[in-house]
Amino acid sequence: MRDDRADAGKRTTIYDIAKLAETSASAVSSILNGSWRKRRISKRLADKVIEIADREGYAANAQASLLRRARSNIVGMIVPKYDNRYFGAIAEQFEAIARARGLFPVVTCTQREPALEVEAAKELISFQAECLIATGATDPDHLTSLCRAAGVRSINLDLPGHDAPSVISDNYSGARDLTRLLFDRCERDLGFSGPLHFVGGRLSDHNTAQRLRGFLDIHRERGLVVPDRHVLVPGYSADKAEEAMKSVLANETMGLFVNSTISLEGVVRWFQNRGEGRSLGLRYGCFDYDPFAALLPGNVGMVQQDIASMLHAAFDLIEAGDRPTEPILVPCLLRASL
Amino acid sequence: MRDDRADAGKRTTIYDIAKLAETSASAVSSILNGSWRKRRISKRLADKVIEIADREGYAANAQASLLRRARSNIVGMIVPKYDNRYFGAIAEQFEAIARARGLFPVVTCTQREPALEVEAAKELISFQAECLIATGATDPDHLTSLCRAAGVRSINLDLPGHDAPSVISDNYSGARDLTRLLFDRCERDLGFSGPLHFVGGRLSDHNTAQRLRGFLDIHRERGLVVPDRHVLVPGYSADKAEEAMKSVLANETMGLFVNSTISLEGVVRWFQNRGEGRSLGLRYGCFDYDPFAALLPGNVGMVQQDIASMLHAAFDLIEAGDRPTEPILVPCLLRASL
DNA sequence: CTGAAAGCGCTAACAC
DNA sequence: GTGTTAGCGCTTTCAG
Repeated sequence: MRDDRADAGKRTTIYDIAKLAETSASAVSSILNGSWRKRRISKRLADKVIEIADREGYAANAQASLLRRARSNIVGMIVPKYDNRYFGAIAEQFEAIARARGLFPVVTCTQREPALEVEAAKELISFQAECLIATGATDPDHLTSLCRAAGVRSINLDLPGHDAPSVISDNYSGARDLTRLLFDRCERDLGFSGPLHFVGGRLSDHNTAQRLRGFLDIHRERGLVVPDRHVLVPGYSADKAEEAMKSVLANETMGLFVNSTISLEGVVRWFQNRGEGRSLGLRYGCFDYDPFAALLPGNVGMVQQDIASMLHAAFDLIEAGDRPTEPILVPCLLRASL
Repeated sequence: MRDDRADAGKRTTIYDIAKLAETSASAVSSILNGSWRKRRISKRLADKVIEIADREGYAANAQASLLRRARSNIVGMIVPKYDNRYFGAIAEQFEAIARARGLFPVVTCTQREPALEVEAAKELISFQAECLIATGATDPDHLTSLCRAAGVRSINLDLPGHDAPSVISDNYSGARDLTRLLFDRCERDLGFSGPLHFVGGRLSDHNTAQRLRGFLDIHRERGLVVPDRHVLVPGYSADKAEEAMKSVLANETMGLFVNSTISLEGVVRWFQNRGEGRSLGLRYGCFDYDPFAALLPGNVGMVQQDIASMLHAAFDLIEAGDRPTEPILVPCLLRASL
């Protein structure tokens, strides 16, 4: 490594290396990018060039290479947050799977801000991403149309869209499972079998709608009517969920369906403030899995989404290159506490 | 948006737009990248070009632009994981701060695998990142030397290195605070004041060493000797921590210093298996903060690292462009449970 | 106010 | 086996 070059601005190029190795830039290029076998370049020259490149600390200019190449192999992903076990795991596994498939992952986080989502999508398109997977986007169809205009394939993950293939959890079945578990545990632990509460998300959101439908259907099957005041859908944020919970009667014995761990953070703050002993009259379950939240007192179980299967389905969709179809539903796993 | 163009391969270029607007490519370029004010291009032409670009769904080719430009404005970050509240928050805030400073963030996750770390660093260098922030890297100095050879600035965050500026938490003080809290709570709740246990991390790791030093110093100040078997440092992974805990005597009353939430996942699995009632003889605290873990029974408190301050310090270092100095220490916040 | 032209570093024909 | 050459799409003098 030539440390003296460090601040000199100009980086080593294939021309520099060609000069040092007394050969041509194209030979260096093909040797360094691995296409030299089919060019039948001598092993001797190849070794020499590689040795020099190494010594000079050469790093190919990806921008130049990508500009010339036909394919970029870049796959982009947009997530709303990283700081959450669900989306964190999505981003992490997305990168791993992309690399395993020989693709170059670029993921970016857009804080559920519509303007940032659009900006990020445009950036990814500018970077010649061949495909964009959007998770939990506020307006998936808008992103899809941006992508389409640029000839970039797009996939909706977790939240479905209309104009691009979607892969989502089976929210309805998962919600039914969780609701049933809540009923069982409320009866077993509290002798309580009244209608449950639902908190978190918003009705305009597809996932919330499906989960609420599952929640209500189980009530119906039991001949129970859910009062309006039991359904609190003020958005996902922890603050909004905490605020919404204040409408609940103090000391009320209850069973609570929490829609997402983000909302659960607010709920948990709420029942901490409610005071120690009182939380005994509360059982809750949550859609989304978090290993620590799973062990909190009063938690009857969590719905774990099958991230690996969803991502593999998404990548398969990319490779198939098909037109929009029915959303692919991936089953969830109910993880009941003891 | 011309949907028909979607699959046609070729994307719209400034030449296409120049033709449509009956002007030159250079005019289009400067209009579209905002440098047209100083070129004194007529507002009329500018509006026309922008309108056409919009209509055509034009997206500049970042590769071409970056290839020509002097600066890339790209800042890279390497994190070991996303699926963890600490690193998730780091990645999320890194992106936000970078954008706020007019930089383009690219973050990638390397699973604590040395080979992946090196590969990712090389990729980032190839992408012309102007600087690389490495968090929790297994071999920060190796990454620094790669960067230096390419004239890329590098910063170590969280884990210090020798050859590049570092920003780290004040692990020693944080560990002292947490150890003191553990002693207090063990006495208060369990009437226990014997030497505590330490679990998680490895001794070769700087942060673990500093935290253990704080832990031991507080013992020394109390005239207590920590038996070797109380210090379990098998690495950070949950599995290793869980395994290590098996060496602890069943039913032993104890106070436990857990080094990182990753290790805490293993610890928590261990005491779940230990059975309900028995966990009452256990108090623990953890270095790193997680909002759900903070509320787990037996948890006396968590050390929250000041991510925002660390990142701002790192960005300031980038802008200052200074040579390696003493690591910058950022204080942590002890969040005690009730 | 605007256009022509050179060239960023690399790749892929095509020549030899 | 190896070198020459022509761009990829954009930015930026420089000359009008």
